Amino acid sequence: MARGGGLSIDSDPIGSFFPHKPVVLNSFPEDNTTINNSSVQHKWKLGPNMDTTVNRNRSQSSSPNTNTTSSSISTIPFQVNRTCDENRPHIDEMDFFPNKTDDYDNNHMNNCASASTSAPPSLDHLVHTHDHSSTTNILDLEVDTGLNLLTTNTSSDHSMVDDETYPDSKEKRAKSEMFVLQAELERMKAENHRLKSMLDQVNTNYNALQTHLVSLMQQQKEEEVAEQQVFDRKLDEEKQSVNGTLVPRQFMDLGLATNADSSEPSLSSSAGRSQDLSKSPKNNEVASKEFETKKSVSDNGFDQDKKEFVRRIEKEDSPSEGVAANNNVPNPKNVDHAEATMRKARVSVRARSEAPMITDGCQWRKYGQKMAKGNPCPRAYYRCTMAAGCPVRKQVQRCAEDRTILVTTYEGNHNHPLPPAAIAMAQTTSSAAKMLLSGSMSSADGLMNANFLTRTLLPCSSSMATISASAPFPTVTLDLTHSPNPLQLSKSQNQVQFPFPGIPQNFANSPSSLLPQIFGQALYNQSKFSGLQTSQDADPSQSSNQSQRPPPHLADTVSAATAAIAADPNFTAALAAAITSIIGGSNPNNNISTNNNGTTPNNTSNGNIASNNNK
DNA sequence: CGAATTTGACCGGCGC
DNA sequence: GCGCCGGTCAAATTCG
Repeated sequence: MARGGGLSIDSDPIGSFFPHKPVVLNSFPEDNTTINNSSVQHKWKLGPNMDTTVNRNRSQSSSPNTNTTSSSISTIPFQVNRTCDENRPHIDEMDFFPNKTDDYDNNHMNNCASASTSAPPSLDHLVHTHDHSSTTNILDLEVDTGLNLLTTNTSSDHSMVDDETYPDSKEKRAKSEMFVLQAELERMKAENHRLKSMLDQVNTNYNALQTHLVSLMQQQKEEEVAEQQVFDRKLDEEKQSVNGTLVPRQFMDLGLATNADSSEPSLSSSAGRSQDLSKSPKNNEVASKEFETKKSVSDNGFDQDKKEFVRRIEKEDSPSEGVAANNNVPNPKNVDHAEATMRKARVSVRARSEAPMITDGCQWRKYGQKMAKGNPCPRAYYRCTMAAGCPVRKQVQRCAEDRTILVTTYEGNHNHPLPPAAIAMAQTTSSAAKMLLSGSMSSADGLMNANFLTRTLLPCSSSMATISASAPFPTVTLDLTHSPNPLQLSKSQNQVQFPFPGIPQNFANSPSSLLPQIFGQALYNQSKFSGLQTSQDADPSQSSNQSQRPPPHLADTVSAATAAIAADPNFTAALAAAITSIIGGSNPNNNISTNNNGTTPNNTSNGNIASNNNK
């Protein structure tokens, strides 16, 4: 029987079957062409095997709706007497969408054992003869027809029907049953129609959502390209204004913004690609074509689309026409190289603390300690243990000049979900890495980019962070000590200070994981500005709420700061808002206001942070 | 006793 | 090629 659709209620007790039980439709089935039979089959099992589902094992006593006259159609517990026709194959599914209902009338009306109990095959089980004394029901149909028909064969019925004094009684009874069944059939047709309508509605909604999503993605793509163009334009201007010595193009090695972070492979990859695309009209065309292709593909879900899109993009990046060609770097043959270079991008945080290391919300395990050259203080090596295989490392070392300053260097991106308290540093490192891996970096020397970043990232600052282009690894140094001497950190040449007035010198002591968050958000925004994306996008819907209430805990403060920044497209204003949120956050654990002399008490906020975090 | 830390050995990159 | 140096490994040790 080729029919248009049907419902399977195999696994669902009949009593709980639709529509009593809300049917959860997968709004985004993997097969997104339409919500057709195959896609919904998992839920409703629409398909060719659609027949009336009957509960043939159900005992009569278990039927709560026997003789119900309710107008509800929630229960369709067709009581079946198997002995009606033992040879008949059992029908397990109900056909709610019979296309050939005429066949029932024409072909099956006379198929039942009793000639008088003509009914569609789906329903003919519902009728049985009197030969079986196991049940007294002539029609054990637990279907509310809405007609208030009493279909139960009561004793009086039995006496009347079986009364031999009425020769036409059988025929009359059969006719009445036929009417009942026909009425039921009509009702089921209506129900069938209703279900079809519902299915169409869901399908329509799904298609609308799909279209909307595609349009949003396309719009985002266009915005990224436009932003990249603006960024490149500014970059050119910057390039013309810089007369200093050229910095070794170390950033260029990092042009491969591939998915070093396995947690966000698609985004980072597509992000890195977007920049490259923006630099190359040809690639832009490819991207557009790819996107259009992706857009046109409707057989798979969007996640699959995205993955496929990214996969194809990464295939394109492999050839020498990609980043490698632009950067005079040996052709990266595999992702390992990209990951290796990705890991080299570092974020260094300088904070005053007497604690062995700052608390950043992550769990770390020390795996080594070395005496670094030029520093009497040993350098400790930690790796993230929040997830197996997390590539994030960090180094902790005290500053040789000022041993109250703890220098923590982060490297890599987390590949696991992070607690709120850890998002700060994670976002810092991730954003910094992305920024350093930005394709825009590859188009200019590091100094120029650093200058540009100085102006674009923190236009209101004066001594907060450093971007080092000459270090063994591209490093963004965030100075939370607020050193008044902008040259203090410039041990290596070609470093550019990111000043940041107004931050108390011991500010880092208090929310030591907070400023990195701000800076990380800055980098993150910068990355977005340069066409990059990050998977750690803050939720604007949450941001508004969080930024409005005073942060009772550091994590909330972090969230508020993140939210404030993320919610505000104007980064400068957002940064100011975030700072205000932190400083004016009235965090009882915040000792900024009580200790502003730059010294670090033994029980600094690091301890407080530690108590708030997982240490 | 399991987990975390310590610490010497080892490895690879880089400069000479 | 050699040595230096940064980084990592892994066995030993310590800790809870």
